[in-house]
Amino acid sequence: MPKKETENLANIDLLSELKPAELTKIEKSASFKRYGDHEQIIDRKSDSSDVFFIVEGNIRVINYSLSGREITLDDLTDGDYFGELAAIDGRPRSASVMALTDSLVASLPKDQFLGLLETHPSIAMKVIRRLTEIVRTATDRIMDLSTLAANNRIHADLLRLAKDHMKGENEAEISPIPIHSDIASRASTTRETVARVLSDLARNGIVERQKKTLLVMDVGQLRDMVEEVQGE
Amino acid sequence: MPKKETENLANIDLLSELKPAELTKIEKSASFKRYGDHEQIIDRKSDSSDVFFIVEGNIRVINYSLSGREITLDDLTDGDYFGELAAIDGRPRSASVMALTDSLVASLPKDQFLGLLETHPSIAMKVIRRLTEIVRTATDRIMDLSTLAANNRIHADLLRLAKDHMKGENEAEISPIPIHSDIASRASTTRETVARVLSDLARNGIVERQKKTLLVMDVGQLRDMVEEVQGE
DNA sequence: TCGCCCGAGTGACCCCGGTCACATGCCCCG
DNA sequence: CGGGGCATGTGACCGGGGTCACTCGGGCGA
Repeated sequence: MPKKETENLANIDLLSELKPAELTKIEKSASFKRYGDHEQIIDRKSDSSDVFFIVEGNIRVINYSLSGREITLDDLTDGDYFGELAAIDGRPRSASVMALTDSLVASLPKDQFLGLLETHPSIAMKVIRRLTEIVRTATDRIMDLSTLAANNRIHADLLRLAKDHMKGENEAEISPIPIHSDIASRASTTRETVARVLSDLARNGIVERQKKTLLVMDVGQLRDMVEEVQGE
Repeated sequence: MPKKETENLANIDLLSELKPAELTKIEKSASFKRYGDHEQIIDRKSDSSDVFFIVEGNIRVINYSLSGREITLDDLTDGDYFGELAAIDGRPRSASVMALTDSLVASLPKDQFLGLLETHPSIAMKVIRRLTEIVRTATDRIMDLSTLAANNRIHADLLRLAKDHMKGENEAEISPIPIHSDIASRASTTRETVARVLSDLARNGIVERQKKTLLVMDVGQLRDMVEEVQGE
């Protein structure tokens, strides 16, 4: 079976309502490329301006401080796209992007992308909604960073994870356990602090560490902890 | 001269390319309202969904932590608009908005706004560009909050102010001096810390306090201070 | 004009959490 | 099966900056 088989954009949400003929045209002007584990796809400040579609794989949007601290901005998967910002405003890349797993990614030149926006109002509207969502999560994050202490940010992050893995009324089963430095990178704190907070939570019976999964025994109390300390 | 005189949307950037007839139609479905000093225009979490156009005045987008801490997200003036997020995705308001000065504001019902986006691709494109800009400043802010210490965030904020008020190669004249608590609210720190940082800068001859203006004597060094401590 | 109140400046205190430094555990690969 | 390397757990240290508590100064309203 030729590799070509997978090189199509049928599963990209943004493009889902294109007619088959239009889609093939886009596929022809896109270039498909595989990226390996932790391979860089976009370098911040570079002046490329293509838009990327994730055909397959997991991708992370990150930024580094000068000190090397790594800040995770977003995680994306199959069907998502990224790189719109530079394509839209022509400025340098706002963040770096790297593959988390082996990934197949298609890049579309800026002009093709802008053309799509012009000719297909529904696509433009989808982009608007996507940007809106990004703005909302970004301002939430700004609020968290401005008003929550480091350990509460970890609580908040765990709470978010728990909500995506609910199991019953008040329990969640997070699996696989994300590695501490990943949590730290999302919550803008350190690996050590994450470990300490998790130990604390375990001591208080709020979470339970298992081999491969993290059991959250009392999601409600976790929620309380986030709001409580935010309040004082 | 009837008050009506000022009640038009001719100076709103977003609507600038509407034909006169279209514009009047929009004006008819909009409701104009004056807001006084510090009066609230949008309440966070409320479920209104109108879009607002600033005909005249200055507006601030803020959020409060439970503890009452005030976080400034953005400042807007004549010709700008706000409130798109809720109109676009139908979710509750993401932030509060208040008038900074006496302001005249027009509100347009969500459906009218969405209609404009559908029928006028160029307006949709403007919204896309505006959202893109918001995303960029938001991620910058996230980076600042994640990687800079409080006093460096103040340096960064001053630097931004200075850049808007350059006077010669390496000097800036910021006038009027913003009140300390405003700077604090933008940099997510406290009034006291702002005062201390300014005293420090004055002591080192980098800024000079005058009656109504703040002289930045050495913009270059200010820039260095932002990057330097970020690096270690 | 006088007083009041808001903004500014500063000292003292002290706690959170970043940093450094290890120890332990685990898995995979040679 | 043994060793290297990554992930984790935790103690000790200490410095930045938030908080509290004042004082001072200047502009505005009665």
